[in-house]
Amino acid sequence: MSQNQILQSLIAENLVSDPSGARGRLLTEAARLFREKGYERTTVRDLAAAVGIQSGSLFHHFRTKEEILKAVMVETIRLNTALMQAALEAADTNREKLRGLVRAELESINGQTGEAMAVLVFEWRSLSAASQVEVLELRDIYEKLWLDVLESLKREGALEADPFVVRRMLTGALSWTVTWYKPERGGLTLDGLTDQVMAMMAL
Amino acid sequence: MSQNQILQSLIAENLVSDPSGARGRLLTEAARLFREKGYERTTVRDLAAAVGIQSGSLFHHFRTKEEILKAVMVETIRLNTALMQAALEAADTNREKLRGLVRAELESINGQTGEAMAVLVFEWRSLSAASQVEVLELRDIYEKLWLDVLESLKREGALEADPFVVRRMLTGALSWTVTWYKPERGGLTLDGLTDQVMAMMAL
DNA sequence: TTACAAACCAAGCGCTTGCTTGGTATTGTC
DNA sequence: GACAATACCAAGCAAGCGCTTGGTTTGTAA
Repeated sequence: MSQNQILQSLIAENLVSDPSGARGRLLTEAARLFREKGYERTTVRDLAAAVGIQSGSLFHHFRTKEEILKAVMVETIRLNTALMQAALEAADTNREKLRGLVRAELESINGQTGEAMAVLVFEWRSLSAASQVEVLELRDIYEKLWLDVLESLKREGALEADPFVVRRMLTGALSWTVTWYKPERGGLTLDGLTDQVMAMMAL
Repeated sequence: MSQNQILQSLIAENLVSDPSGARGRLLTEAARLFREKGYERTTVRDLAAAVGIQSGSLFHHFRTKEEILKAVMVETIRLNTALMQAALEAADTNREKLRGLVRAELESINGQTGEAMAVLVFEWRSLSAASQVEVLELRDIYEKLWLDVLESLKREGALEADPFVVRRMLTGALSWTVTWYKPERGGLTLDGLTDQVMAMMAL
């Protein structure tokens, strides 16, 4: 399944919003603005202006500003979980599975969904405690995909360090690429970057 | 030189504020609050209350709220540069030097200066463009310490990946530990964590 | 055409924000 | 003990914030 096919099936199941619809367009713009200026510095007037409506009209679609942030995060995790599962299915060996996950996560972080992914990392604290719990449950499913592969690699002897620690390190390292990786300059492609990550781990 | 001796000499040179003085106490509390609630959610009234003065009185010490954020960041980088230099001097081989840097940065991130380090990572966007330029200059000095060691390791053949990319990955991985590493539970010490990082890189 | 809900606008309320102001203690210096 | 300089307080201003309100337009289906 291609990336686009996965997105389409999630839209069909009503798990993520269609980016061409009103709600989806707002969420896309919200992710862009939250990423660019941060959640707190982005006003409901900014959000409304970005989609061409009045600020008050936002509250017809979402009850609060925070609900918008939560929706961005929830839909992002749902999409990414599906993308990672597809990456796993396309690989045979555990080493290839890890490479697939790394490559897919790098693509999520630095591709079209990059803004939403950055929001997930950097605006976490702006979520209310209640919403954090909800989003954490989704994230656990996502993390399990990684841990299973890393644990298999450890059992094979290909990995020396603790799988749990390695996943945490990879989370940080891969997320951080959003602050410096620019494909257009430097000539480093996403595949090249993936190679570097694997080389760094001597895998 | 011990950590404390380094701090003392920086205070003597007026490069960082004495934590027991009025200014230093404010910066410590500011780092704590910025880390806990984020820069935007922290009000000048919060900051003032934390050191037991009126909100207006803050502006006797700092011209703007942002100047407080900048001061936290500048002093943190100055201290850390000194700490890294000390770590390098204490090591002989390049492998040991890298281990020293990793260990020192983990200590900065997860020790007493951890709050300020987290602010440096997560509140970057709240700095005005002008202040960002100033802080970036200091950071370049700091980053050069790392790159020199990584480049030597590459020349030795101990490292396969690109030094520049590896440093960026390490920045992300080590910074991220602040979100999950809790020395009290899990039984993983800072030295143990350092070992894990080195093991992950097969070094 | 009618009926009705969903989508939106124009206006603004109540509150919080960073910062200013004018004045009063406190401290250090000769 | 005189005199600044420094550190602080009490009060509040102007602007911006999230969100509400009452009413109008648009889309849909019988």
